[in-house]
Amino acid sequence: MSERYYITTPIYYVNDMPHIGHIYTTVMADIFARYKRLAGADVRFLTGTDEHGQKIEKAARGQDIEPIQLADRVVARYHSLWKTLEISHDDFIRTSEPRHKRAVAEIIRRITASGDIYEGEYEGWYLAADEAFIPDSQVEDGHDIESGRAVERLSEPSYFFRLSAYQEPLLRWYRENPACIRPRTRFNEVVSFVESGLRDLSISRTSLKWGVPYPGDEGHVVYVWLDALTNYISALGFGSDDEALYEEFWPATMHLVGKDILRFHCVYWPAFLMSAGLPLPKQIFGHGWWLRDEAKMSKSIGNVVRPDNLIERFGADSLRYFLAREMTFGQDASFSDEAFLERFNADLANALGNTASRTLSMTGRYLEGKVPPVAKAGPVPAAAVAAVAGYREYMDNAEPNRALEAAWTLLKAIDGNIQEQQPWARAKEGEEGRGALETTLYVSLEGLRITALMVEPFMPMIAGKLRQQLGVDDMARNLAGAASWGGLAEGTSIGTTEALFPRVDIKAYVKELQMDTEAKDTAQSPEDDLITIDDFFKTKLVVGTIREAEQVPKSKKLVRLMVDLGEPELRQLVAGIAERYQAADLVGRQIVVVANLKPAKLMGVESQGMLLAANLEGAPFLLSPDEEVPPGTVVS
RNA sequence: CGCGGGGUGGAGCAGUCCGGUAGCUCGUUGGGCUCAUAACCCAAAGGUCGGGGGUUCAAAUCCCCCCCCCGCAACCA
Repeated sequence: MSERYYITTPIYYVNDMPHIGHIYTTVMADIFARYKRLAGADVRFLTGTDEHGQKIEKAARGQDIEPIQLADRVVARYHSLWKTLEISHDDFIRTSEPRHKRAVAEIIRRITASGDIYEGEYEGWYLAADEAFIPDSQVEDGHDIESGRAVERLSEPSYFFRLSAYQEPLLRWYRENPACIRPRTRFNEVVSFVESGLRDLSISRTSLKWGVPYPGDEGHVVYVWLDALTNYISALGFGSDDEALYEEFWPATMHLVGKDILRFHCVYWPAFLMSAGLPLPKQIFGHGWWLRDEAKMSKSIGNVVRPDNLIERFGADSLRYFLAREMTFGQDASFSDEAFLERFNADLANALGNTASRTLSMTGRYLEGKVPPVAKAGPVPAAAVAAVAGYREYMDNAEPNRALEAAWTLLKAIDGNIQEQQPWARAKEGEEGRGALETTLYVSLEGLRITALMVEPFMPMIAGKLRQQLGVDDMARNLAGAASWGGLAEGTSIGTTEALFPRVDIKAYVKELQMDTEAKDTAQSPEDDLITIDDFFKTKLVVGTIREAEQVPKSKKLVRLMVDLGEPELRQLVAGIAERYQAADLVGRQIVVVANLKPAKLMGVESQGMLLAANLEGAPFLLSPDEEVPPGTVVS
């Protein structure tokens, strides 16, 4: 019986349009799914959307539509994006579907039966934006310290899950299954979190309507995490009349998640499952994040390139390759266009594309486009065996970047062997060089066939093109059989040759981007951008003299200023200029102030206006009259 | 002590969990080749592995202390 492999992505919240983070998780899951299929496993790959909660309810109300309509809209975006990115999911679960609600009801029934649910009253600081109650220590002045957003004091009847009872069982599970959370650092994080103690978890809300009705108490709606996490089994038909898929695929082989939601998957989810008497997932993998280096991007290339541009210009496969190759799986990496273009040229155009191109072109020129007799000489066959072995080992161990490295060693071997054997010189020797010529080209072609197989999970479209060029389009694809040497049969006609990845002239490309940007800029500033003088006078500008200045405690660039605007009272301003100005040097200076600006709080300090400064790449240069004038003098 | 990531040849990174000749890509220099997408092959230069202390026969890797950088958030009013 073949190996069962069930891989999932998180379900994505429909409040958000898809971004690089969603793309990354889903592409990586797809790569593993495709790999496992190629390796002969019985694979199921699930992704989907999380559609409930207060945020959605609010957003929908704001747009004057039903929550489900909002969800439908975003779901459509996901479907088209996944199609573009060649995502091969077997199912797409939406938490608004009846099959999901049924499963949630069933898991709650089981958890209730095991005595882990009790009624209580929940009171706490609730952050609507995150749909979460946050600890008191996180709240200051009615705001969430971390995000600065307002929290509300909520108290409502709620059902509670006895999470505290699962501290020991969870710790035992971690101990006995050290591979259940990866990478290792994340495992340690989770363990120490659980060791520090677990509190019972509120799993229902009465304060919102858009959710799964709580079974047996329609006034409640199931709280987000119990609802969302259950998707992994509801998509398998858990709780329905037909649990065949559930029986076959649960427990999941791998939940792939971003490190930000690791805790929910490693603590809540296993605890829910334990309580419900269901098997636990085999592995939860918390991958890293893509960071963006804006400053760097804009310097050399201009920050116009986005994933969609890259897909449009270079194809989804190139992006998939980049995502898998550039990031050490599990760690963070930065996403930059330079890195993308470099990989595109070096790995794809030069290594993969050019090796295919030279091999196929010689086969066409010297051998009339026919595959020569099977040969197994020189370093290439051994390199292929080693590459495939390394590739499989790394893929099985969730190290896709290394798997690609391993695959690329085969290309290197093919190139080196061609250089060594000089088939073009053999061709000139006529019959005498024929044997060596054929051998070299055979091992190169066969090496490419094997490469195409390894590349397949990462770049399905390109792998298909390469197979077609090699004339093996119809050959069955599986790693075990097809990767063995000699699969490419003598006499096979190679297909049409065409560059797989046309090399990019980076300099020309940069120039093109800059022209695009300029074109956009000029197109955007016709007369309708002009304002009238009345518009201008809405802003009341006056000269002020700084009387006091001090750095706002704990802040990096904020200075608190007391400014004389010729009014009875001094005005308190907060300005982000501390990186260039010492507070003490500011006293006595004259500045230009926007006097009629709505006050705002910055790090808890009220600012009753705004000072003007020239902004040179973020560095402020204060504006002053060139001779002293009385405070309050109008600027016009 | 806000959360998180990091400091390894010119650039970007791997290696750190499980100590043992420091590896990859790009770039640079010299040479080679001409089938191929200015590609490919060979060779070379270039590293006190942020600093200090400790453990050890042996530390980039383990322990302690310190310094610095970046992302998010806070603070662009």
